[in-house]
Amino acid sequence: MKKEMEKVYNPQECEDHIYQKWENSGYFNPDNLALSDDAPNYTIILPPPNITAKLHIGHSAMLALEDLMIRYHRMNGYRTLWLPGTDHAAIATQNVVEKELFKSTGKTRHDLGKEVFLSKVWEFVNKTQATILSQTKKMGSSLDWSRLAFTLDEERQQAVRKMFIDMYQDGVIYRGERIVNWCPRCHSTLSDDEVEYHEQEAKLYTFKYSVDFPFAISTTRPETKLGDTAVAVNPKDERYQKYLGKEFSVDFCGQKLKLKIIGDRKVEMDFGTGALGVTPAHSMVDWQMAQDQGLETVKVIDENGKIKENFGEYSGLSALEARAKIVEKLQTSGLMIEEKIFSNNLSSCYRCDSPIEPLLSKQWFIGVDRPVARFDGQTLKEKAIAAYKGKDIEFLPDRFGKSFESWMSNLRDWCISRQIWFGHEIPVWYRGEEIFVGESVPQGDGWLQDGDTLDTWFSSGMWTFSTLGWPNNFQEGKKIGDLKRFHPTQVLETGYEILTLWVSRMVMMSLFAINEIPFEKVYLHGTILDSKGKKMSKSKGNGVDPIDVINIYGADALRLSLLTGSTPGNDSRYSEEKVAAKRNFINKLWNISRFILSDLSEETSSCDLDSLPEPKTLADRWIMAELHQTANLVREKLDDFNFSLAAEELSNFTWNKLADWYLEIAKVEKGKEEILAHLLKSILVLWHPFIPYVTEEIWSQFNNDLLIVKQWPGTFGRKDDEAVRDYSLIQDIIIGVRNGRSENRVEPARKVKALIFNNNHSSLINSQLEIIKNLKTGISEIEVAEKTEQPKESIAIIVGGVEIYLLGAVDQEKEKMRLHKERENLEKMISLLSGRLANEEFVAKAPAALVEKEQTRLLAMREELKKMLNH
RNA sequence: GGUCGCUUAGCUCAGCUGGUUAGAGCGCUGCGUUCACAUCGCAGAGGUCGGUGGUUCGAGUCCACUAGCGACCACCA
Repeated sequence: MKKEMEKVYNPQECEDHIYQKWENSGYFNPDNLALSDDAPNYTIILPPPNITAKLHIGHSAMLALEDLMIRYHRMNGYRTLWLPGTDHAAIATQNVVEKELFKSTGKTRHDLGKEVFLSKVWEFVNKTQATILSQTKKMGSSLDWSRLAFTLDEERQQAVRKMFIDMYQDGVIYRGERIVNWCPRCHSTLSDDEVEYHEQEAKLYTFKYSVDFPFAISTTRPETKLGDTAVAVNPKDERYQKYLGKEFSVDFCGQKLKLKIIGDRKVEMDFGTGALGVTPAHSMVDWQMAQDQGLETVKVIDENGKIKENFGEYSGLSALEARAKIVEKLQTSGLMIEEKIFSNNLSSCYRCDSPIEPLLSKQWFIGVDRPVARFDGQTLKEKAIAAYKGKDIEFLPDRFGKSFESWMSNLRDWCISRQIWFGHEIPVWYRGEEIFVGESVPQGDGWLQDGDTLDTWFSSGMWTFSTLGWPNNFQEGKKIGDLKRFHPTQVLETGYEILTLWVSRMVMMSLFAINEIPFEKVYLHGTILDSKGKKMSKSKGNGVDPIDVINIYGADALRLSLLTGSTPGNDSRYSEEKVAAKRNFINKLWNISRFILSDLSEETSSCDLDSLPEPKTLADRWIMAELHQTANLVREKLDDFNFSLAAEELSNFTWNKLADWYLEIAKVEKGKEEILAHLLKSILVLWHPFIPYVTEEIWSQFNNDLLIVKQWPGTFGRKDDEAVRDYSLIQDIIIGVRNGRSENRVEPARKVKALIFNNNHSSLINSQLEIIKNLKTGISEIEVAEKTEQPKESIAIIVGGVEIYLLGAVDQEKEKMRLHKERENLEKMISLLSGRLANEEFVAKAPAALVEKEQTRLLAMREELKKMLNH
């Protein structure tokens, strides 16, 4: 059948309808795969993108990687599930909507009220979610859309409530007054890792509290000194040892303070005066000291960043105003000793960049150091660390295991309540002093639900099992349904920057909920940087929209460019040139197929991949051996998560061996239809996980079934070491033939000699000789021989019904040059090898196999050199 | 301050547990190409693997020190 294919592959025309075809087939859903019950599972849960913005090129890399793993396993008989979803990203989303609202109407969320504001947020969520899903599909992602989840949908809300209640009942979740990171702008607490630090200039004030206080202290925030209850010095500091344990009552700018002198090793002697005022309510470190020493805590600043009641003239002022006033007083009363500028790390909100106010506040916490009954008294922290140490989680690259462990062991109690509107409601109700924790509002009047929401990571931490039907699929301590079939998942693939933020939390949450580590392997990809090696960001404007790239080069080209040249855990640069290069490759693959399909018969094209065609000539044996070798390498590399190398091997075969040599041979040597069909099918199957669209499109040219579920055969090609070694001979002949078609400008090492068998067709032979001459085939010598076997080192072409065998023939000049160069190389190697083998220590200590190998190599080289010299 | 990573061809990067003559893509140079593909082909130039020292029969690979760049975590009042 003659196939009509376009000269150039056009992804824009194919991709959407192919995706449709896949979706309609139902094969994204593992329930629709034809599998026996004992088929192994392969599950990846997609890290849910934030619905705050559309996808960027980093997401594309993630999708390409995961789809590669998923498709590879689906084509290898696994019950393969890739489950999609999006993340509500509580604070981030609320902020985006707030900003937009303010920009367009000048209103704040408080102007609208909770209900109206939340409806605006949901409007936004629905819009961006649609964008994200369509972008995800554009990448060719074979996600099971029937299981689509959202971290804040009804099912996930149910799961979150259940989790909260369980953890509360087990004493893991508690409510407590602790110092928290407070953003006065967002009006919310932030977890430790939502705080960012920016270096900036700050003023360090050195002063005495009062005239009768014996020494000076230093601070950048004089206004918080209103809440000081102690002064800390290093216990080793001789200057202050005599004061340790003493108490002073001072009048600090009009406020009475009681100060105890305490010793703490964290105080650095050479910073400032070596003494610091302890403000337990407004500094993390100070709070810790106060806990250790049993100090009183005095709150100075409120949730709006203003000075609280009972601070006289300061009350009601903002922190900055109060600071100015205190500084002025210190100056005029002569207590100020020094004001100097120094560089300081200011903590700020990662969303709105406002300075963080550490505050004492009543919040909900997950106690990571509390003994958990269901863990036989182990704490969450200990349990998670034990899982890592017991090698139940493997990290790739493994160095990230160390980060995980050290982060885990330094983890402090996790504050999970947030004072924002958009997010999971806390399933707690209050009535006066009464507290009720449960699924829904309790009986009776006057109950008020906690107005806070949960940290977004609380629900993302549950992602692997909440998406698989927990808690409904967890009955009496046993998994059922999807949870049983697909949990734990095989791979978690995500960026390393999110390792602590997300991965560690998933481990803790999953251990608590179902006593299972949520994934066997954590594959961490690097960050995609711009072409100059800088992080892509909205503010820098150096981001790349994957859709723009896809529209020009196609999704396959983008995928392949992201999959190659990158290694796990390492950042890589994005460049359009690379995508273009991959587009060229895809077009090459298209044209390889076009060439092969152009004269393939119906029955040949339908032959089965499992039955290998019989090679007839040298070239056939060679290409089948190369295919065998390549396919094995590809499998090995893919199983090893070595995706880039797998693609490299495969393109080397496809382009440099199949296209450049074997297809050239096929132009002159006929009768290769069966092998060509087999080769084409093989590379389509092998390439499919990398570049699904183009392979599926080509496949559809000669098959009715879908490539997406085509099972990989046990073996591709056939093993034949001899044939692989004869590669250079084929090259020589082909260069000769190919150049013969032009004015012969690139010369092969050998010229080509034609051999015609005199098989009682002498009349034909004469015309045949004419034809060859007219063809200008670069054939330098023609010989007519009696009929015998086809020479082993030949390629057969058929002209005018008579077979002509092409052999490499020697061109004196060229051959001399080549031999000379080759001899030099050989001599160099021989001297190197014999030197090495003469070394007794090498022979004694190197592995025997290596020594033997080198010896045989040396012998072979000497033999070759001898032959060469004889000529 | 702590932890970790990177430094290999003009550019972007591979190089697995130390073992043939260190690789690829792009770029560059020369030659070629109506007959699958100019989104093409062939050939070639180009590297003392950041530096110093060590371990070893053998080091791009392991160790120590050192220089430059980068990331993450913590954080000083």
